[in-house]
Amino acid sequence: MPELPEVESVLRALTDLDPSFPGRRVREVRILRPSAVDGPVEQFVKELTGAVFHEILRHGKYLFFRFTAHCATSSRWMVLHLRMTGRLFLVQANHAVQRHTRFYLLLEDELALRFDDPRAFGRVWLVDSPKEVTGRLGPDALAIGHDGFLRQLAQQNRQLKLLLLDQSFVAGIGNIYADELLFRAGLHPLRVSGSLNHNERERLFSSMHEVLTQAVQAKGANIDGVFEAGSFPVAVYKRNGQPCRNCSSMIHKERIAGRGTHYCPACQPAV
DNA sequence: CACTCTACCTGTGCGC
DNA sequence: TGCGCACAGGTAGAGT
Repeated sequence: MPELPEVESVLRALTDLDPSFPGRRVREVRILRPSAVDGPVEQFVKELTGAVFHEILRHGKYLFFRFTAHCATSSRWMVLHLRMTGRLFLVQANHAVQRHTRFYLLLEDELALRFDDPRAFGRVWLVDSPKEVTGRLGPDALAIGHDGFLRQLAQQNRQLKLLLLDQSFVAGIGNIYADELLFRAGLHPLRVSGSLNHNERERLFSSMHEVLTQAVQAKGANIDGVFEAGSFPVAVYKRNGQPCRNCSSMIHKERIAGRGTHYCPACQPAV
C-alpha cells in the first residue's frame, strides 16, 4: 500500500530514470478504465493530448504533475492518488499493456507513463491548482519540522493511531507507517495525544521523522509475503505472532480505529 | 460535533 | 479440488 515513502519513490524513479521527464510532451492518451479518471474522460484526453509536463510535486500520498495544455497559457495539474494498489511507472511505448492497466500517456521518444491498479481504487484528477486537493490535507509528514509538528499536536486530543491516519493532521502516513513509527516511539496506539508528556511528544516526532526518512532511503517498505519494491524492514506490521525484535515478546494485532493495528505490548505499554 | 459505518474494488487465503 | 466468503485498506460521504 503506497504511503509517503512509496509515493516519494515513484516520484524519484520517474525523474531519475528519465531526467528529461519534466519537459516531455504527451503524444497520446489512452484510457482503459474510465472510472480511474475523475470528471469527464473526453476532457481529460483532450487537455492532456499535446500537453507538456513541467514539474512533479508530492504532498502526502498525492502526486502533482504541472503541465501546460497544447494551446493554453496557464498551467493545469494532473493529480494522482495510488490508493491501495496503484503503480505508476515509465515503460517503453511498445511495452505490453497488462490486465490491470488503467490508463497510459504516450510520450516523446517512445516512452509511456503508465498507471496499473488491480484494485482500481486509484484516481486521477485535472485541477487548476494543487491547493484544490492539498487544502484538505495537513502539512506533509516529511516536510513538517519539529516545532510545526508539536504545534499541530498541541491542538489535538485523540488516539494516536487515529491521529496519525488522519490526513488533515499530517499527510502521508498510512496504516503501515503509523504502526511502525508508534513502535519506534514506544507508544501504544490507543494512547491519547493530550496525555503525552514532553519526552513522549519528542519521541513521536523523532520516530515519525526517522521512520519516514529511512523508508524513503530504502525506497519503501519490505513486507513479508507482500510485494513491495522497497527494503525498509518492518518491525511490527504483519508480524503478529512473531517475536518483537527488541524484547522477544509476541507482536500483537487488534482492530483499532477500524484498522488492523500491530504493536508490541511490552515495548508499547497501554498507560 | 465527533465518531462510526459503508461504498468503492479485486486478489489472497482460509474453512468446509 | 473447488467453492464461498471474509479480509485487506485510503478516502469520501452518509449515518448516528
